[in-house]
Formats: sequence, C-alpha cells, structure tokens
Amino acid sequence: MKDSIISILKPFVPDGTPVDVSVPEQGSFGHYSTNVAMRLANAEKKAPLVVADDLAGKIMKSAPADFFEKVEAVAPGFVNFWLSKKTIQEELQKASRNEHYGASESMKGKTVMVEFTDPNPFKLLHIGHLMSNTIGESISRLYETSGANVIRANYQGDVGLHVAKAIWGMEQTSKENMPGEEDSLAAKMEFLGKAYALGSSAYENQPETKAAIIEINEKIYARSDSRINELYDAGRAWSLAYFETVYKRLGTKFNHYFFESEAGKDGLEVVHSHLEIFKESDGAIVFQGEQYGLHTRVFINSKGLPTYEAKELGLNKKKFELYPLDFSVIVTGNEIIDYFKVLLKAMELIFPDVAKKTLHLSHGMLRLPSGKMSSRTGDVITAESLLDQVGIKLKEYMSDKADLSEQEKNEVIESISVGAIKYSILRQNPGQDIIFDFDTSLSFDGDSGPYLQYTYARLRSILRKAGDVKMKSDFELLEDEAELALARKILEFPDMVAQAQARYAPSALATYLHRLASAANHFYETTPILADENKERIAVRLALVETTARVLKIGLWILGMSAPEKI
RNA sequence: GCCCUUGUAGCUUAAUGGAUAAAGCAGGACUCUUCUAAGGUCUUGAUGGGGGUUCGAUUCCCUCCGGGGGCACCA
Repeated sequence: MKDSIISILKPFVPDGTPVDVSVPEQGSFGHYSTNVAMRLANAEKKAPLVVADDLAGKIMKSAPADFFEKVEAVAPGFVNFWLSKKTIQEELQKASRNEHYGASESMKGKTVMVEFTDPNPFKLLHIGHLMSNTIGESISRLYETSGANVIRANYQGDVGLHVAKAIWGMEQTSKENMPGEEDSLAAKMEFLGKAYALGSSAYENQPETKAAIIEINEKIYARSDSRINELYDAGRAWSLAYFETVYKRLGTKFNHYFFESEAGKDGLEVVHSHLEIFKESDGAIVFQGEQYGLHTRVFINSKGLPTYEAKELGLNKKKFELYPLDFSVIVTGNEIIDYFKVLLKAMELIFPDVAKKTLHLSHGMLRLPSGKMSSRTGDVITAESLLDQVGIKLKEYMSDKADLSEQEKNEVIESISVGAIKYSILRQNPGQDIIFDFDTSLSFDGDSGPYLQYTYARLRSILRKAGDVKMKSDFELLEDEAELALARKILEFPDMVAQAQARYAPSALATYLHRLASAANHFYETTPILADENKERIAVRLALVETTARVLKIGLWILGMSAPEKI
C-alpha cells in the first residue's frame, strides 16, 4: 500500500529526496502520512506548511479518482492521507484472492545461507539456543517470503575444550554405570550434562586435572586414543540424536550441518597458507587487530590446535565452496561480537568476497532473574524442560469450548507452548537481552503468542459455523469502522513483511501481528457476523474473516509459529 | 584501565529525526440467555541527570550516573 502512495507522490518530489510514508499512531492524522514536505521546505527555504498545502493540492488532482477520501496538509508540515472506502475495498479484494499475500520477489534467484542454533554436542540445549533457533528460523522464513532460496545451516561444536571436559567427566564413571543402548536419550543427555559439569569444575579447581583435560583435548583432535574415541563417538551420537528431537519440536529443518572438527582442519590450512597476515607470538599464531582498532586474537594455539577464530575462517570458506551463496548470515549471541569483528577483518584480508557477503547478526542473551545461566554449575534451563513446563501450565488454561480429542489437545498444547516461547523472544528487538522469568515472560494473554493463535482459532471457528454459506469477496458492503479498520490493517501486511526482512527484525512483524489481532478481536466483539439479516453482508464479512485468518496464519508462519484451528 | 552495548509507566517491551511517546502485565471500574471471556470496553501511570545540534530529539553528539558484555591461546 505504501508503494502506491509513494508512486503518487514521486512526481512532485525532486529526485534524491527520500520519500517516507508511514502509518500514524493517531487515527486523526490519517491512514497514511508523509513528512516529505518538511524535507522539501528545508531544502527550498520555504514555510513547511505552505509546501505541504501545495503538495496536498497537487496530489488530490493527480491521484486516480476516488483513490483518496481526503488529503490534508497540517502543521507543522505533514501531509495526511485518508484512503477512500473504494480503495480499501478494492485492495482488500486483491488480498483476499492472493494465497501468498505478503510474499515478494525482491530476493528471487538469490541463495542465502542462514546459520543458527549452533549447539555444542556433549552439552545441553538451553534456552539461549532457543533464542538463536527462533531468530534464525524466522530470518530464514523472511528470506523465503522474499523469494530467496534459503539454506539453513547448523554449526555444531563437536571438538574443543568443552568436549574434553565432558569426556574427562565420562571417564570418572565406571563402565557399568554408563548409559547403554536401552537407556533413553534423556537419560543419556542427563549423564553427559553431569559429566560436563564435573569436568568443568575440576578444570578450574584442580591444576592436575586441567592438564589431563588439555591432554584429552589433543587426543580428541588426533583421534589417537581408542578409549577416548569410544567415549567421544558415543557422546557425539547421543547429542546429535537428541538435538534432532528438539529441532523437530521447534519446526526447524536444517539443510546442512557443519562441525568444528572439519572446520578446524580447513581453518588450519587457511591460516598456514596466509601466514603473511598472522604473526607468531609465544608459540601461538595470532592476528594483530590493533592496527584496525581491534584487539589481538589467537587463531592457532601453542599446541598447534585451531581456536574458534581459525575454525570460523575454515567454515566460512567452506560455505561458499559448497553453495553458490549471494549472502551468508550468522546468528549468534552478542557475547562474541568483538571476536567476530577481528574474525571479519582477517577474513576481509584473506577472502574479501566472502567477508563482503557475510553478516554477523547478534542477539541478546537470555538471562535468568538470578543472573547468567551457567552449564558449569548446572544453573541452566534446558530447551526441553522449558517446553514441557509451559505445556503443564497450559493444560489448566485449555478451553472446554474447543471440543478437542485427547490427542488434538496434546498437539494444541505443544503448538501453543512453542508459540508462547517463540513470541516472547521475537516480540522485542534482536540484540536486546531478555530477562527470562518463567511466570512473567511467558504470558498467555495480551501481547503474546497464544493471543495471536487464539484469535486465529476464533476466526476459523466462525468459518466452520458458517457451514456452506458462500463467501463474497467484493467488499462494497464493508462500511462499519471496525471492519474498515481491520481491512486497513490487513493492507499493511506486505509493507511490514518487507520492513521486517530489510531490518532483520522479526519483532516488527510480531508487533504488527498483535495489532492486526487486536483489530480482528475488536471487529469480532462489535460485529455479530453470522447474525446479520442481510445475507450478502454475511457473505462479505465471512470473506473478511477468511482473509484476516489467512494473513494471521502467514504471519505466524514467518515467526515460526503454527496456527491451530481450535484451541 | 580500554572497547562495545544499554537505560522509556511498578514490571516486560514498542516507537525509518516528526504530531498528544504505543502496547501487554500488574492496579481500579465494567462486560458471557449472542459466532471460543486465552476476548472486549473504560481508567491510573514513563523517555536516568545535565549540556549541545535541529524548525522538531526516546532517536544524533558531548558529559556524568547506573546496568550488561568483551579485552590472546574456551566457544
């Protein structure tokens, strides 16, 4: 919708002047508004209101007949637009006939890799990984909605000190106490979690254990010790199987799995073949970032093993070798933001083309009210336990009106649990920390995932109750303010999708969907849809309900949430 | 100490340099013989302090105060 208004404005604005059209918060300022007159006035040294007035007059003359109901210039120099009913009705008709409303072709033909979640085998998936997964999946879906071919990648840390710590912990357990084939994945993961915590605290508190763990780390890379290989292979396999069960619950399907073990090899090669960029220092190979305003980082440690930085070099080279990427996005927590700057600078010197197309998208941390989570002390909330806890809480909320079988009920609970968690992450700007408090962060009412899902279910319920009443999608009978307001909200959807994609901000879409749902609920409350004596009007309103539900469903999909038919 | 980041209502969050700062929760008042009350309606309440740039600042700059993260062989 914005584009239509901008194209009407364009002829009256000199090239080079940015034209912005927005939807004002206050209804009294029009359906859409622009501040371009104030920009022009500034450049032309005229009174803003005079320019705005002049612009408003020109627009009214040049716009298609009946497009606007009113165009008004208002102090200090805004031009406000009111769409005519006819425009709203016609645009809504287009929306109602478009199964893929909101989709665009702005990224058509482009291949984009989005890397996210990035858990570490031998450790648990905690709620921080939920954050990366939720944001990464939504970014992926925004790209897909824009027509891009998206490759979802997951980079899992199957080597490194954390693995050595876990293996040391596993070694402390006698063979008969190790989980066997018959044990559940959950039991195996609990065992690994404990092993890691044990190794981790011993590493910090016992110097001799620290040395032993470092030795294990070297043996893992070299695969030189059969007992360690055995523990390693078992633990890695358990972890990966367990991760899959969580990805499935969350609705993510990865196209490619990268592992640190392979990236490490590639990274060593890259560093060794570009030694002119690096420097030897205390037996390690480092990149001196100071000359670029950054700091020095170790890429290969004094034992000759690649660190995180070298692995990333190998990884990113590999990504572009394997796929014809136009763009590569890496979603991680913001704790590694400074490392990434150093990494990107080194990458720029070695693979300028890769660096240019790579974006590090960092998100905030999920913190507990008590402070930072730590898997070392066991003070973590795992992804699974959170999902399960939310499910238990939800059972009490279930409506008895929904008329669901036991199995349907469980599916709905799972769908809403995921929705509640994902929405609580996506509703705020990426980059901000989330203070995660189970009772207050996961709301089921108000500005929440379940609110959106509930709104959808109510709309679908009307459509079911309508039975075989035919829908009619010419919207000439639409005239109440509640239904027109809802219609206008629907027309904003494509703009919001585009904005969310451009800004890497699913939160923009989440905020919009809440407003859409709010308009839908207001319409629902004020308008007895099926009780009208005018059959034509029922038919038209049903089409509005159907369109609203569809837009909600598409929007929820982009956020990675499902839209249950009944709640 | 240096670098990055952040401070909006009692709480959790919105707001491409624009208009009377927007929601949800919590608090107060209403609302189910009517399509799902996880809903709707009304209501109380906020930009950390001080400067500056601008016609206009929550937004940009400086400074002070308070959070968070990072500062070479972990990721």
